[in-house]
Amino acid sequence: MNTKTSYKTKQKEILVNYLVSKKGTHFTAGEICEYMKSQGETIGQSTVYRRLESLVDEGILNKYTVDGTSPACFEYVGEESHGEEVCYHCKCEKCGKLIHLHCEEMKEIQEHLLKGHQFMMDPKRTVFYGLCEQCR
Amino acid sequence: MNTKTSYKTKQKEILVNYLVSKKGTHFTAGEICEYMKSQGETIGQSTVYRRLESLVDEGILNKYTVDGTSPACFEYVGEESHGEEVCYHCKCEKCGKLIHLHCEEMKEIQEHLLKGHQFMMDPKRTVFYGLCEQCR
DNA sequence: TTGCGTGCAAAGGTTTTGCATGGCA
DNA sequence: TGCCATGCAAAACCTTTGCACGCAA
Repeated sequence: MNTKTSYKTKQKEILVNYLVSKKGTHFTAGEICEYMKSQGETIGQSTVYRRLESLVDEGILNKYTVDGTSPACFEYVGEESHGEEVCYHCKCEKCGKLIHLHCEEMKEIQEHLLKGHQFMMDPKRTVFYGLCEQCR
Repeated sequence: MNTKTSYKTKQKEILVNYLVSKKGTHFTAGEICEYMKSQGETIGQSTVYRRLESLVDEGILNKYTVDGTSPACFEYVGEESHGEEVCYHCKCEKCGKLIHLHCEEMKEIQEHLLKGHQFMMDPKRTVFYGLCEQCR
């Protein structure tokens, strides 16, 4: 639906390479900027934000609003994870740990929200807040 | 556990009165400040934030991080609502609407998270992101 | 009188934006 | 050459903080 013309630039490449290397973990925009600077890479802050945003739109990246005041959290998921391998996130409010969940049962809640409340929940965007095992 | 000595002030009264009048809906700190100003009430911005924070701590108010960039959302629940009357929230990513949900079935997901994943989800803090009926 | 509460203004931190320049196709 | 992408700096925004004064108990 969106036949965007886009150029291949050095900055995009650098960024995506980094993101891929961090697959399975999460990171903030600030961390990326810091890392880039430490590596002597030339990629400006606004470019990082702009690229991140479009990658989120493309579904290659997930963005989590972990907290109102702290920076947004991103996670590389790649293009292949379409539909299958849904991933949920739980954030411990005490220790700050972000837990990844791969769970079939969670899909039920999605269905219930859809059928019972006409709301299509997006697991990529939703974070469950609460307390982890250690912090309870 | 916290025998705080606290004074009763005019500002607290004004604020709580307003919050009570908004019971059942949600509001941001900014909206409160704006309303107060329009009413000619004397209550400073920092006071609003500070009172809001302590009310959240007391459990009288719920705070939702609806989005990373937009302001935090508050909801008056009062002291009596302990345990019963759990309330869930869905945020439409397209139109921005925040939907309140009072649903028993949603508790199941909480139980599953607790028993299956040792994670105690807090519905007061969790917001489900997705698309509402109109925006789908 | 004691010390919590308040207000103002400034700082803090993240994210967005305007505008001129750079570089892909 | 046309147009998207980038960088810099500044702006925008929400929220927090420092400090002196006010006011409840």
